[in-house]
Amino acid sequence: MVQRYAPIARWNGSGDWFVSVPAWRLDKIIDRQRVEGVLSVITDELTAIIQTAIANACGAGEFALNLADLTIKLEKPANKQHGDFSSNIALTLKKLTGIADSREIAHTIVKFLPTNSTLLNRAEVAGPGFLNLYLNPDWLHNTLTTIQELKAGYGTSTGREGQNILVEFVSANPTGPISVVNGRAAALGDVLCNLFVSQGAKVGREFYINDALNSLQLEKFAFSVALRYLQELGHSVLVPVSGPDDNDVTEPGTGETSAEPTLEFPKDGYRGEYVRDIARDIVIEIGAKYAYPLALGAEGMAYFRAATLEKMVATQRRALEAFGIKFDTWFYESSLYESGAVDRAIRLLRERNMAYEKDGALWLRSSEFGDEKDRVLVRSNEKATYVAADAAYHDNKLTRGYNHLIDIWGADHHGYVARLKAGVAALGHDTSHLEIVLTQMVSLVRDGEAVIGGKRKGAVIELEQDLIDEVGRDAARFYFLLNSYETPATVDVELAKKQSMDNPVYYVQYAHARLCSIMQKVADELTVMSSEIDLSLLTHPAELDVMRKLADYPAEVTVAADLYAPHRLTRYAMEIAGILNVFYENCRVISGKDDLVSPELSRARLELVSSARIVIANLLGLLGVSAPQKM
RNA sequence: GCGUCUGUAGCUCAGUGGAUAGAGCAUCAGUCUUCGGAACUGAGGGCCGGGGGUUCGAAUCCCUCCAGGCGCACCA
Repeated sequence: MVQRYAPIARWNGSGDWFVSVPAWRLDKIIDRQRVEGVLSVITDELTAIIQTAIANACGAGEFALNLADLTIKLEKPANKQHGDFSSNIALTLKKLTGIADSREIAHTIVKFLPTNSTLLNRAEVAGPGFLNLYLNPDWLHNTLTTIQELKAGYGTSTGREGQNILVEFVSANPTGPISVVNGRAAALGDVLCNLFVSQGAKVGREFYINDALNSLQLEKFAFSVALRYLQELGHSVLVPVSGPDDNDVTEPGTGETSAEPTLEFPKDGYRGEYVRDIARDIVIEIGAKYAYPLALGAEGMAYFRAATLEKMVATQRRALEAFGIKFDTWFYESSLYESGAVDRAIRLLRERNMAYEKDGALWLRSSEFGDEKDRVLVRSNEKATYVAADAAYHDNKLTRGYNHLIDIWGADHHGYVARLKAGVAALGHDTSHLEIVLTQMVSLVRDGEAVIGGKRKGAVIELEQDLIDEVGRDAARFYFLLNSYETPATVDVELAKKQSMDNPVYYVQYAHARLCSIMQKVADELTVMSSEIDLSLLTHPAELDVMRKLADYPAEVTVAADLYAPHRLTRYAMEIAGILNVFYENCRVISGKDDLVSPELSRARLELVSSARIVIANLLGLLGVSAPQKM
């Protein structure tokens, strides 16, 4: 069985449920015509024109083929000298018609193309038999009219109406702050949600908090905080130091009293500076209420456990909000235990004969659902594993009315995909609407050296403090959205800070601000400008380039949503900004004292400026990046 | 070892089987400044990791090898 979690482009066509591309998404890919905006109308019409020409050629006896087999694909040539659109239809007809020379086929099709089309200006045969189609330029002018009509709606679609998607992302353990490493999934998840909404879907953003009582990590974390708390109260702490000699170091207490005895910090304790911050917070709140040894007793630990969790989650939430992300739900794993959902799921799995006892544990028959082997649901110490909790969790998601679930995980969780799906399937759910998106790893580098260790050793590079506070939200988001999530990334925060002014986000924002500036000037000053708009005056190559790019926008958004590829939008953003700068250099909008521009042309260009501004604003909106009027 | 992802310009990376493989940064050379110079123009730089195969056509699909990341628990 082939297991693939790669995106749509890699779909292998086998149709089994390990393929992470559900059927409805595939439909979207094939059915590009549903993209709203001018472009879809154009491609529909061009396709029809070619289809008719081929049908007529058949009627005239030129070709003998079954028209039902015909699929006409249009593409936008990379080189604009190859026309506004091109088709490879003649090349694909080689076999079907039995005609060896595809140029000959292409010429025949051209012969049967209508000569009276208001859309199609001319067609040429090029290369090995490409059909290059050149359109009358007014289709581009219609693009501006459409943008002015739709405004913020330009680039939206109804293609995903009826979909109710839950996207769970980041879900960092509550034992540390949101790290720069989480930034990629955070930006990806947030923008994907924006994209789905733009396509008509309903979307929920969810953060899952791993706070289960039977997990040891929270105990250790709370214990670490308790020790730091006692240190604040005056106790010395013996802290392990990883180094060549591996000696422990005694850190003196920081409080007024120098109390005994010296406390021992566990080797696998959490040593980050943020742990002290939490401890100091707690000292401020409760003072010495849990002085030694109360802090380490049952009641004290229960307090520290709850207080640390609350503070850590609040810190995470604040960091994500600083990044521009607001989650609809913060889902506590513990709630699944409290509500009995985990027990219920385990009982159900037993009843359905999806689980069996062995070696004192309860096992899930996950191998029957494509997993490599069976997995433990309930350990021999009677505690449930996360497999049980996750199955119950995803069952819960489905009961909340979502018809599509997306989990964004790091690639290091790759091995868990099969067992989660097995768990959900064993509960009787159709897993074709459960999709796991795996982002490739983000590794951290500081001044060229790899940062290793992570939370336990305290080497966390924080998303908020170390990146957002330094370079700003816009640059930070754009940075993470520049590349595909499938590419492993290296983040050097020091380098990112040094180069922050080179961030392409400023290039895009600058283009937007410039357009605003022109519009503002027109509004402020008495400029000579026609009241009538004649868009056909826009014929300069730079103007045509801008309009072509604007026409692409709705399809670009849909593709970005379908392929889960926000980086297409950042790339598009840089391209449109570049094209606009060329326009700006070459085409003066406001007529100056020298009368370089006629009032009519001036008015038409203003329409172009206004439309481009709308598209950039819509685009930056999807990316969660601000579109400033001034910089 | 098994699984999976990645390998494209000096660096970071785009590239939905199509035409001469692109962008940003960096480097070098220009523009000279009437609507915002955070700009524009140009140049250099590539056996698309190697080798087979499928196809009219392959960076893209298949096989294989090489290199790197990640995973392979009664941890989450």
